[in-house]
Amino acid sequence: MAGIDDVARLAGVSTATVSRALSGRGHVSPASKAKVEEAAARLGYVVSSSASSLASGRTRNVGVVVPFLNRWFFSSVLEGVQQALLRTGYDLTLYNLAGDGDERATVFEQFLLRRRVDAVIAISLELTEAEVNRLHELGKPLVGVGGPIPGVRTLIIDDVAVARLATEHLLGLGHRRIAHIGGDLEFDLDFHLPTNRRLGYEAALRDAGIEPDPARFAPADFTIRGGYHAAKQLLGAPHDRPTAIFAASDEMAIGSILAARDLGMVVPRDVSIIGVDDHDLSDFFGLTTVAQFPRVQGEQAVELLMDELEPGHADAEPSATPLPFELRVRSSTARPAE
Amino acid sequence: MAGIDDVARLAGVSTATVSRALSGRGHVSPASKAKVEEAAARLGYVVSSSASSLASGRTRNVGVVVPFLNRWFFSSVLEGVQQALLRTGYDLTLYNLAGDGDERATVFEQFLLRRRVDAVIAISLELTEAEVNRLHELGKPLVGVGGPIPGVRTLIIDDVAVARLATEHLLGLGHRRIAHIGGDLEFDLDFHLPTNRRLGYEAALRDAGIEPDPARFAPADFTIRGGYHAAKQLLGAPHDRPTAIFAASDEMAIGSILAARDLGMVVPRDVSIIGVDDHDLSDFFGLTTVAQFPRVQGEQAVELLMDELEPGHADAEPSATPLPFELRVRSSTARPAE
DNA sequence: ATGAAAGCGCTAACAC
DNA sequence: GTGTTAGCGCTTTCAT
Repeated sequence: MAGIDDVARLAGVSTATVSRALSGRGHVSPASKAKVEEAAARLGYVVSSSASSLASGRTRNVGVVVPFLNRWFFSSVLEGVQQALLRTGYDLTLYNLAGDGDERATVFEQFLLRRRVDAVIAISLELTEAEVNRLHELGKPLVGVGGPIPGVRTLIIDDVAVARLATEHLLGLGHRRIAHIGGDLEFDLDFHLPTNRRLGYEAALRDAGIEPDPARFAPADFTIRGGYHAAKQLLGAPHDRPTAIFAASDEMAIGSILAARDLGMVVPRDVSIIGVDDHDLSDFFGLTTVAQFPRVQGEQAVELLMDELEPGHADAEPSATPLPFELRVRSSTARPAE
Repeated sequence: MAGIDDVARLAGVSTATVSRALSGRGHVSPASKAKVEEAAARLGYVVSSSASSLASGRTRNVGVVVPFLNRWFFSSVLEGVQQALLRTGYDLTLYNLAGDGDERATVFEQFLLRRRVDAVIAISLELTEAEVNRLHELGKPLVGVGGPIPGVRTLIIDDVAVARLATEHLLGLGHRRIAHIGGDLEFDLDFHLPTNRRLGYEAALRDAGIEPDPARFAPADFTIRGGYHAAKQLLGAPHDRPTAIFAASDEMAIGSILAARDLGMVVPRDVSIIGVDDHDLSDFFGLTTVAQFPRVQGEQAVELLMDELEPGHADAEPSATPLPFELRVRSSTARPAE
């Protein structure tokens, strides 16, 4: 295993020059730079990350904390993060907080603090002030995606606006009896997102002169199955059955489509359905949705981080960068039947 | 930021004792161990992983290489790996080989070799001999899950037997015209798994005295949409329409169920459908399937690794540990109609 | 632009 | 069982 001295010897320069040439920090003449690079290639030299980290205090590694791995949204964000990081030459250490609270404490107290990472990206996670502070004390930049984290740079989607857009699409088509499938309480605890979507939905309704009816709301757990059961409930109403459903996620919307079919209804003739996400499956189901772009969100989080990590260090103020979203009309929504 | 000396001073012992007490390597009297632990806790001391790695040569970090992140199977294995690793006190550095070949080369030449990881877990990836050798030279243990990697400890599922079991379930119910949806060529290149499943399907058929009919095979890409289109093809046959479909994955099987419905068929009355995986959604769709247990597979991979990483180091020989699978009969299969 | 050398914060012989 | 100490392989002043 070739070391930096081997490279230095072969290139006929000092180890300091090798270090500078390879890391890009400090000035090196083009000539020696070339020599060093050739020598390194010849020897198959790669820096030892531990030695480099120990000496420099930088690890070129970022910790990514996610609440779930096997949900479309999270794995997509993760994919974006991973790719952006790889391009930047950073490694990604993954922490899945799926388990109990114990696990969470371990991750924070033992893992993140081992000085193994330069920074942390938290995906759809609401960190406690204590957790944020701990990271701050250590001088580790933190950026959040999705979850609102006080005092931290965050990428957030305007869930109220998203919900409003979806609801207005339905209103625009002429629907008046619009039901909503949102998150259940448990979900809301961590993400607040369902509440915001419900708020947007209600606001749009009121603006159209419609008073939201609690009977037209059903909670679910963001899965297809959950959406299915919620939709059956909603669509089974004997009087004034809703002519449209706005589900707070595409998976729940897909569940709703299946529920409608099982009830013998035809979408969108008998009921219009709209979701949020633009999930992999949405196109297949012809689902109209408000698309968000999780991969891009992951990439943006990395960019934000690099601003803080790399030289210029604008001492990034806490801020909330809004994320784009977009209505994608497919075949699950239409004017209500007369 | 407290260092090991601070702890040593506070505990009234040497740094060596602190190191021993905290790492569990070497003997320390219970008394000093207690003192050290208390001091460490008081100071909020956590070892610097880079210093520790540099001095010891161990990183307590394993690299995990996956081809996809947003597919149920992979994210489930990953979840198992992550959890097992966390319990063992190891970190997990994630490499997603989603992109082009370039990315793959970078990961191998730059990242894995930076001596950042003690070992590598490859999920459903067929590594080249060169890649395996590179890792071997560096003395990094490697275990594979799913993909057959020559000369490496691997956890593999007996795909031939899985397919045979699924097909025999159908045969046992009395089906004779059984179609198969398998992987397309592109998929096969990397995983070989579709071929094996097709082999098992054909073997079961032959054992029952039925000659496999190429017209009853349709390739797809392991997605719901792919399964949907393949099933439509199969079920649209004007003569001798199959009475059952064995799909090589649950997602394709679910696509088949949807296709059957769209053709006005009732499952299982008009056609029986069986898959492989026991995907999250399978229970919801009442899909009969041959379950495999990806989370457990991930955990097992970690166990295998620890055998090599921890003291006893039995110099683990290449071997292929078989993975369990199990028939789960639900409501998508039944006797064929007369 | 380059080199010499002093660490970075631990671990592991080795000596007691 | 515990302390002393020499590195681990780099990066980064500080000179030049």
